[in-house]
Parts: sequence; structure tokens; C-alpha cells
Amino acid sequence: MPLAAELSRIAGQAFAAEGLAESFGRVQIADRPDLAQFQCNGALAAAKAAKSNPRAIAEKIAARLKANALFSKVEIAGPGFLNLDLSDEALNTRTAALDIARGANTGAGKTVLIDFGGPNVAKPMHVGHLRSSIIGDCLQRLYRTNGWKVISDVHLGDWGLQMGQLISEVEIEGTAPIYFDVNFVGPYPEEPPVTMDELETLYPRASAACKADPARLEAARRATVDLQAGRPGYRALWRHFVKVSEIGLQREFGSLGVTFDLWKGESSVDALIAPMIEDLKARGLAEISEGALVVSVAKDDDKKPLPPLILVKSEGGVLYGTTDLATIIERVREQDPDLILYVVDHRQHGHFEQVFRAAAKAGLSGKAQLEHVGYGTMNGADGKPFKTRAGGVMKLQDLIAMATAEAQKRLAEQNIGADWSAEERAEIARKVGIATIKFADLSHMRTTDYIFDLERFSTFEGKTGPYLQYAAVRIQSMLRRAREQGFAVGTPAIHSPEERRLILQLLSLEDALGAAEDKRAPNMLCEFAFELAQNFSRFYSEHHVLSESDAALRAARLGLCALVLAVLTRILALLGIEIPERM
RNA sequence: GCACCCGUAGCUCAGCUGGAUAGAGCGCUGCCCUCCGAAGGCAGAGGCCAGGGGUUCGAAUCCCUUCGGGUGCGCCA
Repeated sequence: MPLAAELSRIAGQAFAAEGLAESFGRVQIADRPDLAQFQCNGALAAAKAAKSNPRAIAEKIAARLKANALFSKVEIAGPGFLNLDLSDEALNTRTAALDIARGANTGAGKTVLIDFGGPNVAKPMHVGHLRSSIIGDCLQRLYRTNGWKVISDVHLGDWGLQMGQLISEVEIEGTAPIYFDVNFVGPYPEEPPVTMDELETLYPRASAACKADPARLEAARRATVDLQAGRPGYRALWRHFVKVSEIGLQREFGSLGVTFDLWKGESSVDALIAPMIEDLKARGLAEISEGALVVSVAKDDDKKPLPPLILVKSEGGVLYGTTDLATIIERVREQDPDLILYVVDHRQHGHFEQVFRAAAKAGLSGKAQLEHVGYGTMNGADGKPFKTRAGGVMKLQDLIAMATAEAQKRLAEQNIGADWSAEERAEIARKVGIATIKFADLSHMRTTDYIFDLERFSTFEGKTGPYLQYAAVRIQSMLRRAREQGFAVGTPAIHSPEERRLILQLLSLEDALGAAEDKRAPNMLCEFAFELAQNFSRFYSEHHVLSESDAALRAARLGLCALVLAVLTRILALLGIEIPERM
């Protein structure tokens, strides 16, 4: 059980014994570490509810807590705060029993499906895709740690208008006429008619043409309808687009270390759409409005009615709201999740509100709770969506290459690893570069926009990914030396304020994992890791370990170092950050 | 127009299920490598938590309001 929860239960029992609600016993890590390790503010709340004197209540609770040998200090401060310290013995015992492999255990027997609202086929991944990949990946690791069964789905955008735009563009360019020949009966060529690079230029061209020319847009819409209706040549061409794209995307996600259980897309539920629509029509939930088939999702208490979810456009095509709805049906059928998280840009909040309401109205979501885990956009220094200096969209690969080059430069400057192989140096630089990017992204609160400052991607000091890696590498190096010298690694024990502080934090690991899940907030994990590294650095600069002559003390300290390393490694793994052997 | 998000140190950001003296990183000023890795540690300066009102014993946090910024509002994703 997490330490704070254990203490809350003890305090809760004390409140209950006084005839007060057990929930007043909530114990938290103290806001004022200089005054106490833990605090309980329940007496104040209880007094408010019972209209009595908070100090008097606090006195009674304190008297009961003092009887418990766990506490080395129980004090009443100010209007009725209970300040609590645990005895070093109690802390040492819990440290020895700490199982760092265990998470917050919030997900026993539960399944969560994480939808990454994946990139669109044919569009190269740019820095805008960074957040969904990195945040979603962190969440899937966190939920797994906390005992959930996790199924992640990249959920590619492979079924909408952009597919029709591509098809129509290829038709006009005339580079692959066979797919447009209605008399051709197949089979279609195995070789894709376009390369990844060609695809990447094809889409912007098609998109621009449709924007400029209504006739082109109309053609793209028709192509979309025909594709969705199953026209063989279009399907064959579309399959090539998806395949070519997937190979590129797998490489991109691979370089970020992001993996998915499912590589599905909007098209995956194609077969479910017609029956779903029939069902919704039959139950009177879908209706024709302005030529389109819609599900009305406005509620009486909407100040301004939420627009309906459009299932079928007036010219016959379906939209991503349609596929999202059908995907819910598929997921309930196949995975029956307790929770579905959509890790998608917060600008799509309105869309998900529509989809969720429609799903609730039609009773499609089973036991699943649907939640849009929105995130803010990444802006440039000017506060507008991030662009390169030339004004273009920055590709993810370019960003990674830049961060890696910075790391490489730093290694050279510090004259580190001059005698290591070029391969190892490159590998270290890669890990450091990725850590820089991921930590910068994850350490911001998920919901707000943030400024993506290239300068900050080239600095490795302070609250950064490399700082955390450095802290871990330093411990690794120390433990290596200890092994070489044959030193024993013992059980951690408190011998100084620095060690006490470190151990208190280590014991709050489960609480941190639980809180981060609860808020779906990777930045809380970043905070935890940074504080841990900082607490360790303070300890490290204050106390010598290897040169400690008292063998028992040295062993205890080595044990503490090993534990810190294990926890740090674990948190960094949740953030998707790898630690080099040396750096 | 309506809705949602945001406004905290010079800069970039935490803190928001109300609690005691509002934190961190960068930058700035000073210290600390004859000893385990200085990508480090320590200390200092720097804030009417956008403004105003309210609820409360107690507000950066909750409610109302004004101002300022961002985003979204039927056939794109």
C-alpha cells in the first residue's frame, strides 16, 4: 500500500474513533518539509463540518496517533494542522520492503484502450505529432505499470477526404492509369506506384489544389465516396498508399521508441459502418438534416446547442466521427475496455464531445468510460504554431537529428568517451537527444500550449532529460567501482538528513504513480524524477560513499544508491527515456 | 455572438479535490573539484499569483465580473 494511504488509514481510524468521518484522516506529504514529513488537515475540515473547535479535535486525534509507535513526532500547529514524522526505524523497514516493480495497482482486472489519434496516411510526421506519440506512449507505460491491461492503437487517418484527394491527384497526373481503368479486372500490380518521398509531396499538392479549385475538391469528394463504396481500382491504390505510409511511420515511431499493439485505422471499421447506420436509423437516432445523415447530440442545458454528429455527408461519404463511433462498437466487441483514452490535440474537444454524446445516446460504449486526453499545441517563440526558420513544417526526423547532433557536440566538448567506439558515442548521443526532446515535451502540463524553443533543445543543464540521465549514469559508475573493489551492497538505512529526504521520496513512488495516472499527467512523473535526481545530487555532494571507511555504513549507502538508481531508471522508462551505460 | 482553455519571478514553466513563509529551471551575483563523474552542489537578488468583487477561520486554487491571449463552433482530420 502506498505510504500516504497507509498513514491516511491510520489517521482515518483515529477520526472514526472520535465519531468523525474517516475521510478527514487524509494524510499528505507536508507542504512545509521544514516542519514535518507528513501533514493531516482533517481537523480543520472536521471542525468546519461539526462547527466546533479545530484545535480541540486535533488534540484528540493527536493523542490517539501518539500511541502509535510508527510516529516519532505528532504535533499540532497553527489553527489545527497535524504534523507527523515517521521514526527512522519505520522508514527503514518500509524501505527494505519496498518493491519498486509494483505500481499503484489501480488497474487490476481492468482494460484501457489508448487511441493515439494517429497521423494521416501520406503526411510525413512533423513535430506536431510529437505530443500525441510521446504523451500517449508515456500513458500506456504508466497504465501497464499500474496493473492495467493496455491496448494501444495508433489509429491512422486512412479513410477520409485526404484519401480521395490523393486518388484524384494521381488520376489527374496520369502516372498510374491502370487504377482508373474501369474495364480493368485485375489483378493490380504488387509494386506501389509511389514511393514514400513521392507520397509526401503528393499530399500537399493535392491539398493545395483542392483549396484553390472547387472543382478539384468536388472530384476529391467523389473519389472518397467511390473508395468507401469499394471501387476496386481505388481500393488497390489506397492499399498501396497505406502500406507505403506505414513503413515510413513505423520507422518514425521506432526512432522515438514508441510502439503500438494495434496498427488499425479509420478504415478498419469499414464493414461496421453500414450496419451501424441501419441500426441507428431503425432506432430513430439518425435523421436527415440539410441533406446529411446526422445524430442529434444537443442537450437541453446547452447554452448553444452542440451541432449534430454527421454520419454521412450529403454526397455520400463518411467522416471520422462516423468511423470513431463504429470503432467504439468494434472495441467494445473485441476488447470490452473499461476505459478508452483518446490522446488527441485539445482543439478536437468539440468533436469528441459529439462522438461521446452520440455513443452514450445510442448505448454503444458498453462499460467503457470515454475520455479525451487533450493536449496543448506546440508553438514557436512567437506564440504561433511551430515552424522552421524557413517557415516550413519541421519534420520529426530533423528534430531528432538536431538534438542528437547537440548531444554529440557536448560529448566532444567535455572530452568524454574519446577512447570509446564511434558506434557507442553515436548511440549515447541518440539516447541523450531523444531524452532532451521527450523530457521537454512531457514536463509541461499536458493541457496547455507550450513554447517549443530550439535554444532549450540545445541545453543540457538544469531541469532536462540529460540531467536525469547524468544522475543515473553517475550512480551506475559508482556501483561499477564498488563491484570492482568488492564492496558489499547492503540495505539502505538513514544516517543523515539527506538520506532521510531521499528515502521519504522513494517511499512515495506508488503515490506518485497513482497521482500521475489519476490526472493523466506525465509532467508529474517528470517532477518526481527531477526531485529524486536533485535529492540524490545533494546527498552525493554531501557524503562520500566509496571512500567511507565504516564498511556497514558504506554498504547501506551503496544500497541506497542502488535503490535510487532502480527507481530513477524505472521512472525514466515510463517517460520513454533510456539511460546510457556511460556518457 | 456562444462555448472551452489560459494569464504565477526578466524568460520558460510547476503548484489548482482551498491550508501554515507561492516553487523549479534558465539568466544574473557570489562561493565549492589534493576525495566516488562539475551535464553537479551551495548561497543571494528577483512576485500586490492580470485587475476588481464574493464565499471561507483561511483563496494562486472555488464562484461572479472586467481586461488581455489562445482555441473551437455541420458536411476537413
